[in-house]
Amino acid sequence: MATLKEIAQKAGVSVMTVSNVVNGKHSKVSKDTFDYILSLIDKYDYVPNLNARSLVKKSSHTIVVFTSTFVSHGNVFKDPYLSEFFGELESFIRENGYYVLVQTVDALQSAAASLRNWHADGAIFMSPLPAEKIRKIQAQYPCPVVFVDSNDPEPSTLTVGINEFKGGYIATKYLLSQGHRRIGIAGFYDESAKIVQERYKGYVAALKEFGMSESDAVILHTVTTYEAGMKLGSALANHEYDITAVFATADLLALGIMEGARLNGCVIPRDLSLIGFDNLSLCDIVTPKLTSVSQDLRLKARSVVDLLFRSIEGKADSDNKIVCDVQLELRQSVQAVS
Amino acid sequence: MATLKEIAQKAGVSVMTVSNVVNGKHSKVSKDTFDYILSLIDKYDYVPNLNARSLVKKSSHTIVVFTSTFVSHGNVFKDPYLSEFFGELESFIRENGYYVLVQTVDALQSAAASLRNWHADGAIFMSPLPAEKIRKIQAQYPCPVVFVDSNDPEPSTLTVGINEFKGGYIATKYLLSQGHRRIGIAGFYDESAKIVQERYKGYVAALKEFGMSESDAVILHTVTTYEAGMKLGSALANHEYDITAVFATADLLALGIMEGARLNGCVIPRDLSLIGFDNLSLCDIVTPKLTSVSQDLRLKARSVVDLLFRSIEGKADSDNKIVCDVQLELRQSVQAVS
DNA sequence: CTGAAAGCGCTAACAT
DNA sequence: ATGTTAGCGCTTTCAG
Repeated sequence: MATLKEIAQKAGVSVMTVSNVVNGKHSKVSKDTFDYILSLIDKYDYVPNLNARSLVKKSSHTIVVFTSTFVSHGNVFKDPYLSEFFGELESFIRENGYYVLVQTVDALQSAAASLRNWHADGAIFMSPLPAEKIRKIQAQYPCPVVFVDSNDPEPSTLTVGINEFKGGYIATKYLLSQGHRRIGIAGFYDESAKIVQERYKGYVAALKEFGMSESDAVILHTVTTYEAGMKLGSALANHEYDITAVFATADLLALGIMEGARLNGCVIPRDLSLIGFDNLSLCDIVTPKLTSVSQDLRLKARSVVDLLFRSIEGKADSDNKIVCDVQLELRQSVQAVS
Repeated sequence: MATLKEIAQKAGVSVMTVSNVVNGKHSKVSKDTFDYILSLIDKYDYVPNLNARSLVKKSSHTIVVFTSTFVSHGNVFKDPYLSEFFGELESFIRENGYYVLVQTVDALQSAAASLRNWHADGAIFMSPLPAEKIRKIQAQYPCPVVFVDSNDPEPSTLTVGINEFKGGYIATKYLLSQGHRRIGIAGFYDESAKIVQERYKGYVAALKEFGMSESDAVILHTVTTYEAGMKLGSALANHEYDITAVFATADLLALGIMEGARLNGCVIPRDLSLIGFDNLSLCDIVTPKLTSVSQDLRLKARSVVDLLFRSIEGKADSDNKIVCDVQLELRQSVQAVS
């Protein structure tokens, strides 16, 4: 664990010269000494101490990625959507030469503290957060933070989301175009869940386009887990609702519905058509393959990281809110009815 | 961003007193001043600078978790096994009060450098590594490192793995007990892949127990992806191999085989029985549900983190190699034959 | 192009 | 129980 000072002594120069070499400041060091010192660095296997560097620079070249344990209790990385998204984030951040600190948090208090502890250069919140919590975090440590799938009207807040409305709209419209008229929307319907509300609005807009009204909406209120889906699926198979198709606001929920319905003698898509949301790789693996509203996670991650680094580098940017497009991935879980 | 010094000035005491309060050293500070300083810390919202602390302590309270981009090119976190495992690791590490730095690496060079850069207190390699690379890393930075699913005869190397032999054995034995006699083993068969070799040995051991010999082994050599599985599945459906059951060394591979076979008119498990490996949550979602050799990821992660921290805390420990148990999770993809 | 001095925020080791 | 001194490894600033 050689230090700058040690290398300087071996080379018979000052620490500053070595420092300049380490930082590639060719303009400040003659070519000869530069090369010589480089050879010593190699020989004595010098690696800079980032703690020392961060201390003086007041910045650690580190991005903290937070996921909340609120949403899915227990292991957040069991969720394939979050995992895959995180993987994309990690690789883009690394491409930018920054380190990634991961933290699943319960209290947001600890989130802000971590940022300050480490003098993080930026942060990403992977799970939705209400606007007031966003403010709190921003207030406690002023570094660029991107909030994913959150909704904050404040123009300075950096957010990346998807076109939720369109998601609900295209899914419903497709079902309608296949002849379905009694269509349920399944998901967690709660005033705090802006996301689902937008999808619902899209759903209603599509209904209206086909001459129906909001009173034709069938809301299947449920938490968005596989298990809850199974319950709902059996209820559907037992004709507790008068519908022929379901737009589920999460793939896992849709898959649960599929299984629950099937266990009760219902054949998908013959007896019930189904559309999911997220387009997980799972959709291709199950039988029948699940038609789903797809968000391009890679693109979304790219947008997040780009937005973050534009902000870190202080580039003037009016575009603080990014909305990613969605599209319908057609597979086998929807059947036309006459 | 108040500093120790600032708090000390406000309080009219020395920095050391404040430092002692921050570090909870009650024995060194009178109760009155302790409480008073605590109130100031709260009032001025002081948070310690971990870079400074790490610099002097030569340790950053940080564990680096590495995953190699070798195995699955692209996004490692698409792999549900690795993601879920990582999630468990993260939560256990955090419980121990340490920070988690994630890094997917291609060259191991950069891995060792990161550790030294940050004065990491420990590291975990989530993906298998050959013994010589393990040595190299250990040589470059002497902190406790746990290697998962790697095989290093060196007794001082910390490793956590599973009983691969038993995995192959119980899967095969179960198929045999269900009357199958012509059983294939599907996986990536390569001399560097010690893991699969062990599973193969277990497979052969089970065959022998039922009066067969190694010559009865049917090796279906393939990479372990869903797509490769599909190819293999269609080959099987077209009777290119004379077998009634397959033990696949990965769930995703098994699922691919399932789909490939099905597309070619083969009904699972009626025409072909299937056992996977890893027991991903997927196994419960697909139809038919996949029987699989289960490794308890939570237990495995717990073992890794315990081993790591025992080593960090310098507790004498002869038990540097941990082998986790596996068991067969019976579901619906195996049918008895007469 | 090269160097000397000062200090980032913290803690260990000694005073008092 | 509290304070003083010194220094972790690096960079910034200012002089040569």
